[in-house]
Amino acid sequence: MVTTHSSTEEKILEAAKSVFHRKGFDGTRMQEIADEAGINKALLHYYYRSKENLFDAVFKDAFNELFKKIFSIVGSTIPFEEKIRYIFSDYIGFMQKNPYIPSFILNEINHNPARIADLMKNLPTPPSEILTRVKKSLEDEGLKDIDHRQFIINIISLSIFPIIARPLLKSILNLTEEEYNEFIETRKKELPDFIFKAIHS
Amino acid sequence: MVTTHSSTEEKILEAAKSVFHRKGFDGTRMQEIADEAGINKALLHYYYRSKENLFDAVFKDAFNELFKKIFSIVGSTIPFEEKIRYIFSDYIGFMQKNPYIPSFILNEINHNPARIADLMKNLPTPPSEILTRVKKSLEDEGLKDIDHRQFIINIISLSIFPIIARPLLKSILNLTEEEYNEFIETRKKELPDFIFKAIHS
DNA sequence: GTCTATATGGCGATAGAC
DNA sequence: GTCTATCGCCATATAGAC
Repeated sequence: MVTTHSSTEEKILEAAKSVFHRKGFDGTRMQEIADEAGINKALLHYYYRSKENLFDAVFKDAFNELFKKIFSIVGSTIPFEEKIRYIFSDYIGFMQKNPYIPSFILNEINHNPARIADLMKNLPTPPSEILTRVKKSLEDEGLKDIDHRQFIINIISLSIFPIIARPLLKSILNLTEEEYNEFIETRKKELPDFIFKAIHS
Repeated sequence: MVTTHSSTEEKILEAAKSVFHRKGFDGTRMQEIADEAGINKALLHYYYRSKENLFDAVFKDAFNELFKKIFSIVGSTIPFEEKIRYIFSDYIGFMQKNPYIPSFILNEINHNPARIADLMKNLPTPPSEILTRVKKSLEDEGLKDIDHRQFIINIISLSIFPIIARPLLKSILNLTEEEYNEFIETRKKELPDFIFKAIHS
């Protein structure tokens, strides 16, 4: 599936990801993508008809990546507590490797909310199924009084926010780049226990 | 302090806030600001020399608003538990009234992290003082093993994320506008207890 | 497929009348 | 202070040679 020889089309898509993720649709220049791909601006339009087309490819890819990850974890059959630990370590780990994707997605959706409907259709697992699965997990754990929706949003909030607010939080907490990385590593380990204590009466 | 007769300059600033908050620097057109202010494009340049100048005024104002709020709560002398409850209800309440500000701030900082240093200088209370104050509060509560930085980030994450990810979460949870508002109201009430249970062993 | 050159439109900014 | 008209630039997109 993975080819080392990257065709021109692949080079363009990789360059487009790099620039769009960091600068968003409005902040991106086709020239910058061409430069990063090491090709000419006109070639972008040869492979992808327009900037919007190229952006759509990048956006859908990022959205699917972000959700494939969380869906595959939630959908697995490992025990509840283990699953929670796995979500934090694995999901935060993914975002550490792709730090621009979360804010890129949120931003572009906020700038154009109508886009969501289309994205939701192409997901491998519909969100509604994830929701009912989490609801059932909580019930099986004897946590019937926990609202599964609030529970999910709490986990996602605690995971994503420190990634998307990194520069601001780094400055507020007065941490270096390495110290902030360590701060995130600590979260991965401690957040599961934080959650368990919060939901077990 | 508040004048009902709004001068042209005030009208421009209000219009600029409205557009910049929603569309960010790159997505904003001076023409749109002029239209929303009900004046001519040339007048924008008469009062504010450039788009960057106008943006700076809007950005600094939003940043200060967002932090004035949280600092005034943390700095008050009310009891610990009450303070936590107050933060969630008041801070989330502020963001409900100004839903675009959080993502606007985060976004623009991510697009230009160098901007932070300048902003930090003009804050009424330096973040370091807030940090030590929270640290002391936790110690006074007999919660010495809680890292005050993780504690703060948890509270901020749980508050802000559902605001900035509103359109996405609304879609995932399959909620109407009103239902999502109710969802946020529920958070305001339940998050304090969630936190208390999590930190009290 | 890949390039250079150019068309086309839009945007920030200014000039100058009133 | 406020307007109309316009300049100058830059970005997307296309034409056309190789």
